[in-house]
Amino acid sequence: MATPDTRTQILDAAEHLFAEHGYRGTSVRAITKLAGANLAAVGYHFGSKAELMAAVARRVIEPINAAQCAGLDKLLAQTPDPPVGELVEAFAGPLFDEMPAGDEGGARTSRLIVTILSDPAEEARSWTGPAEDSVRERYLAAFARVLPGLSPEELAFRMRGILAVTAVDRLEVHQQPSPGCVSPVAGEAARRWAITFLTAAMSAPPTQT
Amino acid sequence: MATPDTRTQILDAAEHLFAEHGYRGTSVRAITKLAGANLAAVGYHFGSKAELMAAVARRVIEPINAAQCAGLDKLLAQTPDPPVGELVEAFAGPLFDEMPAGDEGGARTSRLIVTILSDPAEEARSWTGPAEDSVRERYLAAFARVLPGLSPEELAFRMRGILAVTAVDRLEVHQQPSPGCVSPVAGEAARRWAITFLTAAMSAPPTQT
DNA sequence: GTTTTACTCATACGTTCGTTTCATTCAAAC
DNA sequence: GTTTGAATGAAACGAACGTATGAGTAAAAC
Repeated sequence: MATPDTRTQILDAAEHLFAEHGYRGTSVRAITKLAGANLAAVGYHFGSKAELMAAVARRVIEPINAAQCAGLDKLLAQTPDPPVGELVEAFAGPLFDEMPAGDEGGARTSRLIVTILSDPAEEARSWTGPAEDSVRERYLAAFARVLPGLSPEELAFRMRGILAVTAVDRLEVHQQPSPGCVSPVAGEAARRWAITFLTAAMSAPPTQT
Repeated sequence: MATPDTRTQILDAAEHLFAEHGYRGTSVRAITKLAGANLAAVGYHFGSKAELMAAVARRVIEPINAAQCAGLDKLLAQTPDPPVGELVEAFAGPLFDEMPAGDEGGARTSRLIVTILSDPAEEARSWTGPAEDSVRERYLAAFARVLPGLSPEELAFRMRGILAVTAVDRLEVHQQPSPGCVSPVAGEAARRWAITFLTAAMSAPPTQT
């Protein structure tokens, strides 16, 4: 294969390291070393470490957002009230896919997403654009329609719960393996378990007030 | 009130800052400044920043672990097969409590726990002891008993899902408020929503293989 | 009164960080 | 062949970090 250009190699290396060690735990020097590039290349191609992080996030999130959007379009083209399970799958499914399947760590993408979403560093939260908000609002409206009786606040809580559960792999990865603890599992099984888990959770009747 | 000793003030300040900015995002200087203590006091009282983090984690986790353990004891004293919802409440409930109710940020404790569990820094994961493992294994066995037909792997996945959902607040706190997004809610409502959400999720039939 | 102990303080050390600078390379444009 | 502009390279900058040091303080022990 033709060796990709420096910019792409830096993006790849940064994606890998950010997913594993977070924003603050990854130094520009480590990124450029892994990428086989010079230290100054980050400044030249991206401007700063924070802008590099934003570029990494965009590259990962954009296809996922597109898949979520397309999945919702497809569902709504059939019926205005799709089953909850299909809404969950259209929303959460793309968060598990998008992994090249030959990847060394597996589940690198979902790990990176949750790293980004939960990273305590402010720089990791400055990349979201109107596209992300738009998709979330469309799903919010769809869920509100098929889950009547649920208050907007509780629905918002459950939507955040979906994101949190996709973070499950990450919680485990960062824990040292302990006796009696089953090791995390490859992406496909986790994806289907998550959809089972989340479909039941989303379908729960509203909490009594 | 009598001003607490330096050691306690450092613990309080560190708990606050670690919960908000993570391990790497919090400097020893910021901790001692907020605590009104000298920079060297951390080294004197705790040895190092990593040991301070461990002390903070232990102080937060220990009462939670005790509550989880007591809750399970109480349930199992009545019947060997408690309802799933009560198991969920006994396990997840203490993760939401333990907040002094006059706290400025609310939900500081659960945020700290998830910060610790998901912090990419290695130093944040070196404090767990046999007590934590023991409680988790006991709940694992109880859930396995009342959820027959669930493979150990999927059960482990769902247990991790419980932890992840208690992290829900944290995901939101780190996002800038956006239009159409409902703001996070005080601890009590979130706790009850989480139990509704998780009880339904845990009760889901096993994923088809 | 002296010594001991526990603690706090200002300060400095060595390292690592993100970023910048400037010289150099090299293929395309002229 | 010369010029141009994008890209890369080696080196250094100032700042912030965790940690260590040694003097200073005050109350308890003797």
